[in-house]
Amino acid sequence: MLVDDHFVVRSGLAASLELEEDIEVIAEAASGEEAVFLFLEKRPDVVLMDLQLPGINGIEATEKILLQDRGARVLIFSTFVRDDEIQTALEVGALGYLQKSASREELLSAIRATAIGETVLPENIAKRLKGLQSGPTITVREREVLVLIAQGKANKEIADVLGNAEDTVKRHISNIFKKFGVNDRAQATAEAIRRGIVKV
Amino acid sequence: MLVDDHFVVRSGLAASLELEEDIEVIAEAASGEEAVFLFLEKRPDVVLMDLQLPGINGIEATEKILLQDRGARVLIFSTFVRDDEIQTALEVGALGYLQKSASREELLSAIRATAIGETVLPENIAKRLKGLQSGPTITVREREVLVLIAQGKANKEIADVLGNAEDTVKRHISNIFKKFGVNDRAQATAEAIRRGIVKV
DNA sequence: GAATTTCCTCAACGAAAGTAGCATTTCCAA
DNA sequence: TTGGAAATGCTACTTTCGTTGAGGAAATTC
Repeated sequence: MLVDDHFVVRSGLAASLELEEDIEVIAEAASGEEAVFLFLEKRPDVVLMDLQLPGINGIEATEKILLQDRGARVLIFSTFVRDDEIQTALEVGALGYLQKSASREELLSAIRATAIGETVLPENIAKRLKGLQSGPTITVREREVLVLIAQGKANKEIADVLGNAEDTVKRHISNIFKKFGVNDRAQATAEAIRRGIVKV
Repeated sequence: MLVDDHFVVRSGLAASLELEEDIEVIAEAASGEEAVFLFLEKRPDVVLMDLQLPGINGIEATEKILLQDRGARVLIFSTFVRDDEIQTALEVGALGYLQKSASREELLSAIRATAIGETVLPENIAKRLKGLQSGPTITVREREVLVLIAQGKANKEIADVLGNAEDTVKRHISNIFKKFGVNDRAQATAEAIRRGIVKV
């Protein structure tokens, strides 16, 4: 879902994104209020949110959306990069922050990353936050394994999907368990849903 | 959490419920608005909701609460028993409906049932709805097993908690899998969360 | 540029998980 | 009273999990 008050920006983005096989624009909002409403209506996988909006701004809209759905994945798409703005965006629960000067490729990869629950941030900010991380981080591979686990896939099946040996998958799973502090795949599934890594 | 606009009713109920070991009243609201606010604040396991309230009524309050948390467990506690009222209450997502003329024991068991996600309804209504059930129903025992599975308990542990043989637990689990149409405990956990049987 | 850390990879082994057949008991509804 | 659903438990068996030791590639740090 695109949120931007400028029609040209929205339609340009939409056209550009629709070229991608794996991306579909299912809603466009021109204001914060409309964004919240349309989010509840359409439940998009990713919200690309501008910050300068008429009425309630992008931060407030993000906050409202997150209140409705803790698992919502909002990528802030802002003109300027201001540290305090990023700070606030992350505090209210946005997953990532991208400036509008980003290249098409950067935008695409940011959207794809956000879709699977990864955080996307400018280099300098990401580095600064790295030290403050609370607890161990789940790697990309582990994330992939997790969603397959929640789908009831067996280790062998997961291995086939990922093109690995079954034992490799087991290793990933063991690591996930340690990071989550859980005993088995059932509990890991619950935890993954809790953390928003797997959508309900 | 208790929601009722009459102070005497609230304090009477609270005192009565506090006598129970396993029940604690952590919030009381005198209006629908207050109910929604306090729910978000305290996240009670069960909301005991009167329907006649100043401002927004109990149905609307229930609806708003459910919008914020799909897993919220609301037990309507109404003076009258009107079919259309029950209908509406269930439509907005209330788990159960109990009339105020219910005995203390009925109230207690209704609260405990609601707490584990079971529906509580007047006999005649329950019967009428039974035919409309979509798909197989999870039994009480299976529900208990499910929450333990989601907590990462092994079959042996679950057996100990329930006071059964491990094989019995396995039997229950196999039945759950069939009813859910899933392969393993991880997928069953995801499904249980989806259905609101297990809280996130 | 050496040392360290992170991520991914794989194999072997013991412990659970999951299935199936069979049987008993209780309770509720037709 | 009879049929059915729910819960219980046993035996027996196959499959899958999950742990652990070990190694390699790449990025970071010092």
